[in-house]
Amino acid sequence: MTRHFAGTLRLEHVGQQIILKGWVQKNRDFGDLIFLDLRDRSGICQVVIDRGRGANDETVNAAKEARGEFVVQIEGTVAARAENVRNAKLPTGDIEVVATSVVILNRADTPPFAIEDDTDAAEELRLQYRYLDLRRQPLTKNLMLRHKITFAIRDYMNRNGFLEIETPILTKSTPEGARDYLVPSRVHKGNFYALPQSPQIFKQLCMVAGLERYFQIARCFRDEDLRRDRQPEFTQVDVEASFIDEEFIYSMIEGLFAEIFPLAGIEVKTPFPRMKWQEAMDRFGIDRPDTRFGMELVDLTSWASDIEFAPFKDAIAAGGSVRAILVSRGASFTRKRVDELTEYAKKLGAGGLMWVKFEGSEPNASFKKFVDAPTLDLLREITRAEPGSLALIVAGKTTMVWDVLANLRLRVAREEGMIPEDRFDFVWVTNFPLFEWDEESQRYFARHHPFTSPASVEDLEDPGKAMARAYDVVLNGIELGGGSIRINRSDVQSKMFAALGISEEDAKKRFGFLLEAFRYGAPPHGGIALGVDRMVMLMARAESLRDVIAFPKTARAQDLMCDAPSEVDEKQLSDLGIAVKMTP
RNA sequence: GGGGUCGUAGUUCAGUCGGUUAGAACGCCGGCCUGUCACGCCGGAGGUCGCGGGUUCGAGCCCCGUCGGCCCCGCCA
Repeated sequence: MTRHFAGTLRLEHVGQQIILKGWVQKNRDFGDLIFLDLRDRSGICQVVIDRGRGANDETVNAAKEARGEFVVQIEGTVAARAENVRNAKLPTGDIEVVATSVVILNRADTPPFAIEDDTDAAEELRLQYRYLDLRRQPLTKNLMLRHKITFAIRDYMNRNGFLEIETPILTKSTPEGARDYLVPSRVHKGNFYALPQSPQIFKQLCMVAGLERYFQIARCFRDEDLRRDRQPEFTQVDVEASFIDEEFIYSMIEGLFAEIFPLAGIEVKTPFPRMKWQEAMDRFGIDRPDTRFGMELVDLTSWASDIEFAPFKDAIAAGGSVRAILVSRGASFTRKRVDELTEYAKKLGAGGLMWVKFEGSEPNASFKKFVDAPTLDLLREITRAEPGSLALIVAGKTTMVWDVLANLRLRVAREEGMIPEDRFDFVWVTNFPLFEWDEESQRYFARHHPFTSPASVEDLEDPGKAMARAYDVVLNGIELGGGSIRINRSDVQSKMFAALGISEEDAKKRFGFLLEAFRYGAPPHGGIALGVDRMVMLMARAESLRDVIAFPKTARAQDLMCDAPSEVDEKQLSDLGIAVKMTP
């Protein structure tokens, strides 16, 4: 007799003598006839314990005693169920196991919440008893899918000549970017390691080392506040290759996605469409466009330039723009609805939200006192507005206008049910600006990271116009990953640091070893990093990253199960030369 | 750091205008039951109303504070 998995039994197994091991999902006791639903990670199967069919006293008594979550071993024969007692709701519903023996391997307390597919237990409780939550099929399935994906990634990368190389977890703090998690050094008191935000520098050094093609399914750490799609530790497929260009990365990643998405029943069409950053911003107002639906942005700046209306005039005079989205059937939005959208726009930084309703013979506008009928007609032509549609217009600094309209577009589309849920639209976003101006600190930041190659070295002379050899892969408006062709010359890298306002001395202190490495024959190279958690979340159609991570953290970065972080012994602190200063 | 929301049996929730002994369903415990799969029937146990303080003759309910879950903003290349 061999052990089978409960959820895999089908009519083809009928007649086989088998062993099942697992947990009792449910006990339905009719006295001398007992049904046990037995669950293991594969699913559920009904077991019948019947005195008339070979169950002795011992077996019946064990079956009676076996309550929810008891661990049991069943021996029996797979039998077809009679037509009238088949259960169409279960994959195993055509058969059942007629038990000859039931042995209780371990007893269980009543769990704090029912182990059911559709649980309504509070997430706090589920996180505290995560090992019970993971017994639920939806979570088990997500983890199984995650395994299949990472397994397929390794297989694919291997077949394409990539070496999986581990890089340090205890590494060096790099002040750019996110807040680091720090680990105190006992040997060097007062000094700290940092957990990697990504293995960026190490993978580049692997290229200098001549390893040619590197990948790693790498854990990354960022000490920033959490969101539904952000955990403090997360996993990336980190990739780097030498003597390659953008096209190599595009086809590599397209090939990878074409293998892994079908694991979740999602077909992938390659090659992916490509969109320059400028086009993405102009059409969608965002560098990770959701291309599953229309309602694209329209530039109304030249139309608005003739209108004597302060919000438009001021925006244009200040070098900003006037842009809009056109909501079909939006003319019927109530006053309240438009007010809500206006409130939302203001919260995102807009001065206000102007609107034009195209209905009846004459369009109606929130600013109609400042505009005549022919001008509104012209707007109708420019936007190609159908009767019944609504233009939502934002004026001001262009970056704000993009941001507000991009968010409005998503919100309205979601509320109006315009987003086809079964579509998976991939797009490469390319030709990013190299730098981003930061108002607060009045300096340029590297948009991607400071190792990204400029489109040309001359670009560095004018940081405001410099373009990057960077690319993002976007799925349904979610950034799955991004990367770039890197700088491989120490002189260019030094110029890059200079453009970022990082002094030579500072650069040497932080990245001196990288600059030095580049002097010893660094090959041209580039790579990409993909967010594994987000990818699995999308493929599993899960709501939260927590649903695809075995032991996730709460919104306040705690592990409720093991109660981390926690205080440590005074001895541990003194070994590290650390005193904790509590702020009152 | 800020905003919103939730917190009452093991679980999910109800709880009126501040008023007697805080209820229901599921689960749990005991009993009966040979075709159930949300089994059914009979009986039973089970409460620090998140925590602390205040107002009041009286607080699950009102006020202040605090802790925790979730969502959002800031933050996160």
